[in-house]
Amino acid sequence: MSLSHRQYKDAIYEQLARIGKAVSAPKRIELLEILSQGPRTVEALAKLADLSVANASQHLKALRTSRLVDAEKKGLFVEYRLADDSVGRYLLSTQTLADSRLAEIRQLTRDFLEARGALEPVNRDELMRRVREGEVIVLDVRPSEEYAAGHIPGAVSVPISELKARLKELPKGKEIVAYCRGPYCVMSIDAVELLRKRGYRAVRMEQGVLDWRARGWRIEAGTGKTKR
Amino acid sequence: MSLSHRQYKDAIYEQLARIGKAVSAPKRIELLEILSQGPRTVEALAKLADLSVANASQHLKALRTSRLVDAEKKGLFVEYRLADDSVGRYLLSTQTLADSRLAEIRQLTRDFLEARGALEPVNRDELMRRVREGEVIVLDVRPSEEYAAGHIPGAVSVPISELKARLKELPKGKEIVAYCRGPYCVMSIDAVELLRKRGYRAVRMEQGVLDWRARGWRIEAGTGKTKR
DNA sequence: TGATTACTTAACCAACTAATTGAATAATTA
DNA sequence: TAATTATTCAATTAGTTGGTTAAGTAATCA
Repeated sequence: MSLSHRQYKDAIYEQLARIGKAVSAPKRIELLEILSQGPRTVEALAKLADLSVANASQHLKALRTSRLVDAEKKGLFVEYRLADDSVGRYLLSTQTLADSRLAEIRQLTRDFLEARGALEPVNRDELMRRVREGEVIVLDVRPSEEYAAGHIPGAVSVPISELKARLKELPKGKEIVAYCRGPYCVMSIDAVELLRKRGYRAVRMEQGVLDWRARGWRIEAGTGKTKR
Repeated sequence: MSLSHRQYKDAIYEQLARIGKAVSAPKRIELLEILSQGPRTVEALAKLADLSVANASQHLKALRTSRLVDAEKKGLFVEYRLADDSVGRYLLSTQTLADSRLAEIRQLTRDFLEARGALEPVNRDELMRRVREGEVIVLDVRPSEEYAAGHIPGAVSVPISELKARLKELPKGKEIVAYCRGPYCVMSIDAVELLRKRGYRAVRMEQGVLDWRARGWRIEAGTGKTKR
């Protein structure tokens, strides 16, 4: 039995819509973005995305059936991860489209940044160049698991929750560039706010490892400390 | 009143999900793909996507509120078009992701091509290079409106519906490369089938203008015939 | 002016979805 | 072996969606 043109088209578009359905729920996008920073267990994901465990599990199941994530049982835990790099690139292209088409998203970001006096024009490419050239101290303020799963080469890991206590580790003279998960992640905003209050010269880089990797630049993994 | 972190995140992801919701219905993806070939009226879209006019209008309204398409009243007609190039690039990235993650979509295509004996390994990049260099006759078999809205430079427009009657316009010696809307479009498959049966050397190029433009290559517009 | 054409809207229904609650399963530890 | 922990599953509920039919609007034409 061979398919008619219409049946073939319908079948193709139904498959394409599986991707759309997967990213049609806000919480599923949030889960994907967290996973784009590295693998996580269900419990961790539920906590980070502010979901009940059962609910998170169901969303993850949906993401699994649309093949955007993989799950691997590790003892008592189940570790979820993005299925492959193409998923990260897709997330990035969704963000790009949303940024270019939805005035609301730009407005939200502007309002949020303004409310904490963090609005400043930064030349993204120039900032990224300086980060690549090692001209600044690069501060990764994400949770340490995410740092370990992959970070910008040369970056120092100081999770936002520990920043206050570990301030003295940072030299005061040099400029500090803080980054976290990406443009909509607020940890680096908080970090820069704190650093400036304490007299440091600090700016935020809104790109994260997802963007870094998409540009084909090298990502470093591991804690830096020798393991085992 | 300033937003809490959680409220800000929820608001951001809700906005991102608007894009996902827009492309979570197969018919809306089909409409977007048709529009990626050029502007169309509601009636034309309904017909091409096999929808009732009322239903098409409702899907288009959804696409309008998620800002992926624009509508412009032209006398008695309403002309819809993709809001901007970023929408086309997003469609392409969805296809790429679906192709890489969903075995079903690859299987569907393989089955469909196999059923009409059209399976053949073609080196895409090499084929595109030959098309760019003008080493082959390039045949655009889409409806003439789509050709006029934008086509591969040097391509000849012979809509699939007219191909049989206009075969004699094509020289028999040279190799013919037929293309249409993109990888899931079947018009070029039919064209190649017909051409071969009549003794032409013909192959299909699965990329369309969307892909061409995304690579930064030039697109030509107009009918070629002098208007007015 | 009234008819025609192209499109939108309203009302409706069946099907589906997200989130909650509580029970079930499966691996590990005591 | 029993208890604990991490996750999944099943059942329920409120809310949403896609599609149909029929009525409404707006521009054009006779």
